[in-house]
Amino acid sequence: MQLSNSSQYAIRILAYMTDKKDSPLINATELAETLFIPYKFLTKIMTDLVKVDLVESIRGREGGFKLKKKSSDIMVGDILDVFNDSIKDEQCVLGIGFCNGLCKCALHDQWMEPKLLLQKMFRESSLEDIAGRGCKI
Amino acid sequence: MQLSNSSQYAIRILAYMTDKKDSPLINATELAETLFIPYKFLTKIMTDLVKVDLVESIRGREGGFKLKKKSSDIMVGDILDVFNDSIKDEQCVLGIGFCNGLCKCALHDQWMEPKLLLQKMFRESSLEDIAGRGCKI
DNA sequence: TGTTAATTCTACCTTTAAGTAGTAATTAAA
DNA sequence: TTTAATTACTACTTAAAGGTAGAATTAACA
Ligand code: SF4
Ligand code: SF4
Repeated sequence: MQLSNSSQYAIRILAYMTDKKDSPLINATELAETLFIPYKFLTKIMTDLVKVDLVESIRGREGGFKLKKKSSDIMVGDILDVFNDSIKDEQCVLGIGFCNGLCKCALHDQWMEPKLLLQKMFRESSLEDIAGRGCKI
Repeated sequence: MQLSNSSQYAIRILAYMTDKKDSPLINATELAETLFIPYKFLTKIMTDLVKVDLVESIRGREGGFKLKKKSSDIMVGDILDVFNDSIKDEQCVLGIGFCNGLCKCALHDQWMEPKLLLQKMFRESSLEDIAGRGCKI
């Protein structure tokens, strides 16, 4: 019951980039060192984020990364989608699948409530919302 | 954001055993075949459940398994604990850990709500509650 | 135009979860 | 007392996540 490392890293990376959106470009070394993420793993994640157009990359000397959209337009859910970590409507806590609308266990309705809250939280929280505030996340 | 296979299997196994609590003993072959769980993996899980005293095992010919407590006294949370799959109080969705009570991100308060609901659901739902009802889970 | 600092690509290594195989131990029935 | 049916144990294999290494590519700048 937790997000994957990749998702967690990606959220922290993008939140950090939101904080520093004044600086035109941020490079991988800075991100890795500041956020304590293994450099090589970080670059892999960055490449993923570039591919889905959340981040823009400038290669070569003086290159680096920057957000491709306004931070208020990037939702946490968008990030989770990249790493297949978001909560699907049909997804069950118990992960079973032998059941349907007519035939459901007693946890079904109880699960709906936290599930909807989580989906809403991921869908409606933007980077702008979670970034900065003087705290290092 | 999902329970491990072991937890999911264990829940289904114990729910099935609750349904059949009239029959004195249920053996591994029946469980594996009925619930479509790989036999060898199932026996490993059963051994875990026996070790934590949720299930009692009778070895030898005509042996099998039975619940060691009343099904209304076995909570889903007890099962998740066995496989380290329950939600700790301090556990964060983002899994970060650079933050504390004074310094928290905007998701923090939103996460509290579904977290408490999930914890409550796992803590207060017994096998009795989720089992049977004519459905095969 | 060559050097250098940066991202990107390809391939590999490590760790953990998931699943399998074979055998020993146990016990009731034949 | 043998045999068959059962769980328990030890060790291995496979698949997926997490992480690493090194070379290729790109572009500023001297
Ligand atoms: S009925 Fe129960 S097992 Fe089925 S999807 Fe709903 S919560 Fe999951
Ligand atoms: S402040 Fe944010 S990152 Fe920290 S524990 Fe709370 S939800 Fe997680």
